[in-house]
Amino acid sequence: MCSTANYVLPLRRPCEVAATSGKLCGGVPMPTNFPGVRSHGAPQDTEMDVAWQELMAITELQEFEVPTENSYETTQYQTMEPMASVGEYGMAQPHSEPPAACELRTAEAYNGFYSEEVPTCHRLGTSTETMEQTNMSGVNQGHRRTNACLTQGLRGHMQWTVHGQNAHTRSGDDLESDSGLSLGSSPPLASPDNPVGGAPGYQSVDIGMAYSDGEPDSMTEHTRRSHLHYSADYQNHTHSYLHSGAHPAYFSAQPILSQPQPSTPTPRSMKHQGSAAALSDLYNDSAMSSRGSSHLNMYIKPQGSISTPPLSRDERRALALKIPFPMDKIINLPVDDFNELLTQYTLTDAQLALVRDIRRRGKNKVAAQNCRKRKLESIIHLERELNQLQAQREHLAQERLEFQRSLAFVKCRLTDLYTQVFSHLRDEDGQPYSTDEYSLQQTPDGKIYLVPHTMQKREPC
DNA sequence: GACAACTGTCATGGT
DNA sequence: CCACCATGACAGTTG
Repeated sequence: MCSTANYVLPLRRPCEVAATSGKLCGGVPMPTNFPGVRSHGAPQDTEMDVAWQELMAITELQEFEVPTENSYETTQYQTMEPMASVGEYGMAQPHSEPPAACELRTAEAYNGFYSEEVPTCHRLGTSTETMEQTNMSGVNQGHRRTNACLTQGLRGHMQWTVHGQNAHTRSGDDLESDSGLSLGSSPPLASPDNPVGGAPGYQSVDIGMAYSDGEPDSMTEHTRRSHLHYSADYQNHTHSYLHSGAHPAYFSAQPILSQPQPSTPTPRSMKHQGSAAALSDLYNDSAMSSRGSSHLNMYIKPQGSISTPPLSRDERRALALKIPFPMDKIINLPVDDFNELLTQYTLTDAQLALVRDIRRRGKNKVAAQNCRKRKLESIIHLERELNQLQAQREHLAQERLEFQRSLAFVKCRLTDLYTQVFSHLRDEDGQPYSTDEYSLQQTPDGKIYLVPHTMQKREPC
């Protein structure tokens, strides 16, 4: 018996369609682009020029062997040909052929400036300090961060130290175990067996030990003395200009003795304490610890106030090969300017190779620093994202629980209503329908039918 | 002395 | 092809 047509109930309601209200958990964008930190942009030319001028100034001083404050008068720097005037360790530029452009440029750079900071620093050092300094050379491993100004002063007096007592200090490279040689890309460089004498105007100076990391034991006393003489004096005169490149903050760092410049400390630099740390933070990202060398060129003031970063390996190599322009120019100049710079000097193959290696390494160093910063930022970002997603998951789980409770309640209510509706239905004889034989079903148009189980068909709601 | 963090360098691949 | 950049891997330094 089929009576469904007769029992259309007045109950009509639209079929509810669950609204798919979109994503529960939208895709979280992964960090794809972090702004590269290009903190190593080309420093101001003035800084480089200051560095250069400082170098030249000290060179002048050395020529007269009597460092005085007056030695820093600018008039000294207006007489040009810096490369040619450095006496026994003159740089690569031959005396006779400085390019006119270079002359002009350098002369301009020399005009009218020499910071008073330098003489101030020079005054810092006394012969007593220098003596103590020298004696501390073996102790300073416990004081790896030294002071810029102090070192400058000390380097100013290294001259005295070396000349006066043939100092027993050794270049850091002597002690360096890491060869530091550029693998493959550079031709053989200076060594006791292979002196790089190609640079015109050079006195024969044993620079091999300073660069080639040769065996110190093979050093004769003569070469050792020469080396000491060279390494002390030459470093004394050139350290500043070299550092002007490797550490763009170097010159701005000098005044920091009274006015520390803020910098973004790395986690490591944040561990530093005291004034030395504050100063060393200025160098936190670059060349602070040159691989295998950072403790070797250390100069400690007895009272241990301030420190300077040691020469990096490339700086020492540049010193050894007498590269006649600052590190920052080597590294940061655009290609065209860089190549133009190279054409202004007559460089040996070894010098050219070193300069290109320095440029490559310098750029790669900055790139590595940026890469690591990005990596750290990425990690921080991902951790933050992870925390957010975990919070979101907890929230969604809570929401799901509430929905499940709500659904159970609705189901229960629906069952009650179903039973209630069903109980009101009567057949032709006025008898209630058995729930075992019939069930209520709703059609898509909203009509509700009483369907016997025997002919039930599934109607999608 | 072991260890972790940091750093410079090299090799490699991509632009 | 060259210069440059990004990055993994390695090794040295440092605390």
